[in-house]
Amino acid sequence: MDVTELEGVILGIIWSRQPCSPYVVLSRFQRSPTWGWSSSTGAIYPAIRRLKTRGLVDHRSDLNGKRRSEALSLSATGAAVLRRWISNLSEGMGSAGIDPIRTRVNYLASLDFDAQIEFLDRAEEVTRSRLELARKSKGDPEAQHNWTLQATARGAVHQLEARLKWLRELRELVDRGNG
Amino acid sequence: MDVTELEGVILGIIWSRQPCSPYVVLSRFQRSPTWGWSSSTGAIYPAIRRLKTRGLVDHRSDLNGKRRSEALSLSATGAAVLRRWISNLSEGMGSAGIDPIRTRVNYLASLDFDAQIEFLDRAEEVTRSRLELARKSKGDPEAQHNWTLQATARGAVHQLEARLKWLRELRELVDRGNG
DNA sequence: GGCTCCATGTAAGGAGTTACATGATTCA
DNA sequence: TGAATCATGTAACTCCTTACATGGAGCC
Repeated sequence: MDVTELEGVILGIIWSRQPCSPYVVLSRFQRSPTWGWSSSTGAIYPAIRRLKTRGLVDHRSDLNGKRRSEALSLSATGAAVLRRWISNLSEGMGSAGIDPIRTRVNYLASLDFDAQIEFLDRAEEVTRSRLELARKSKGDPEAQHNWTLQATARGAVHQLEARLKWLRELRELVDRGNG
Repeated sequence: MDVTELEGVILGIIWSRQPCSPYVVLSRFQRSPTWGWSSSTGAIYPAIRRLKTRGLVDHRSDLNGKRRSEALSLSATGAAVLRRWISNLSEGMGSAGIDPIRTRVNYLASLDFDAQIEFLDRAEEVTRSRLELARKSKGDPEAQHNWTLQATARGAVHQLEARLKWLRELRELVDRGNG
């Protein structure tokens, strides 16, 4: 019983908020401060359906007034699969993840000097702006065990600070090399 | 004329190694030290075909002996699209990227104390191991403008060092909280 | 009454994964 | 001679993206 990264995260979200609706899961993705997660209904709802079909997620319908809603929770199997998904770290996951800015720096030399400087300025600006947001993040106040979400937010802050430091070094290098 | 992240990277690789074969592009992905890039022939070859169809990549067949091979290079349009792909940084790219370890830490509290410690140990171990590799990385010796590839490798080192620092803080937090 | 958010989806098309397929070259 | 690497793909399947569709609830 293996799950994809997306399914693993969905199990995690349900675990931290259960009982909760599919919409709550969707919102967590849409408000995620991390770049790269799919946040489309066309990805989340089918994934939840798969997890229900496989018996990892229990659901009962929950009517508040006329508005239909569904209450999701982890089954015992689902909780076990979540724990295994977390614990099974592969070697490759030790690597640095995809960073769209770092990716672009690979080919920065294809730009002329002015465009290189412009790129680095913009990269610093968007990173600083997201860093401020990340520093204010309190995780998900409605989640149980919020300390892990806060710890994760601090991890993002560390990553963004590292990127900022690196961008400044790079800026100096480019200035010296071409200026 | 927009390209996906994968197509953008392919344009970049071709730019840095042109003229080069599709196999060289494929190899760059397979040897990428970054977690999350697709490295399958079923992704790369069709992507290259799309770029050829759109006129971003020129190709001429190149026979060394009996082995057929194709020599790819960027067209003028392709080079312009590469530059635009690099320069068009969206706001969201300022955010921290997906990190499978950080993702899992979100739900670390679903493990019991021993498993949490085990997770953190393993996370440190795989990160340290990849950090050593990243420190040795010299980019792609056969590429033109290798300084950007080296700069990128330093960026990965920064990111991994930040993760290691964060994991150690987290380890202390878990030890104090539960121990 | 209209706007925004809550809440749940589906459909078409595009992209990626896994596995399979083929054949040449090089080195032990 | 066999294994590894070079070199190029295809096919079936799954998954994701984009766009569309539908309604209730609360508020100004």
